Amino acid sequence: MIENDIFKALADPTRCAIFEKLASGSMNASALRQGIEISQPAMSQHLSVLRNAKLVREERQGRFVNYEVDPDGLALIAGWLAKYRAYWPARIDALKVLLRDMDQ
Amino acid sequence: MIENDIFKALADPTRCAIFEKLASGSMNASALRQGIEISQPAMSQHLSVLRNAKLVREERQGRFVNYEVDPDGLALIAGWLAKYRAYWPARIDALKVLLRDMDQ
DNA sequence: CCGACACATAAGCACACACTTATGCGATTC
DNA sequence: GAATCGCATAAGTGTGTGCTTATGTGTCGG
Repeated sequence: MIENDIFKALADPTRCAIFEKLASGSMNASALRQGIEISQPAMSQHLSVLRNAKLVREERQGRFVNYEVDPDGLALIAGWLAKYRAYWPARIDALKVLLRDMDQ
Repeated sequence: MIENDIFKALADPTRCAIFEKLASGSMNASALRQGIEISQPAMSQHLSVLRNAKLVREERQGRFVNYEVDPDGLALIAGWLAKYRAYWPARIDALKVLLRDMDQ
């Protein structure tokens, strides 16, 4: 059950922060450590978890490993969310506005 | 950070199953146990976690407590997801269609 | 080649979490 | 009003998780 791996991956605040940082632009593991107080092995382990959850994917470049957001994970979350669209409230107007912005 | 509570709540497969079952119709805690192999205290604790995450809300009815999906939690997930719309793949068109349907 | 570098992996440890059994509490029934 | 029911809470226990230090692997520069 991959969706569970996704939620488990995002359940950790540090991993959430890593993902958010990565969403602002792909970068390598060392660059990701900037601004986040974390050791190199810890970062490597977190990235491994995010990778298994398909939230992040790697791209080897020499001795560097460039990480970027993997759309697959986001798509899985969207798919999960869509299952419960019957319960989406009017308050989701914010999301609708965002989607409208996206359209143009 | 409430979003973290949401992801943490959904990180557990049992809670995921409870939420899914609840999405098919609101019911009380005892009814929720049917089909899920779980003790009464465990169910109570899981519901507490889901409640704190705003994924579920309760409605006291005499000595029964009726549980139902809380749209707030879903809205928060949708809001989180919307932040990363730049990475949504074309595959998420389905989501946009759903939102458009919701409009009318 | 040989050192430095970027990153992954191994092993150990402290803590969080999901479960258990036992008990408490309010509402209902008789 | 005593027993029962629906549910919550307390306390204890085993397992998972995130961190650490130490080490391994592959790549680059001199």
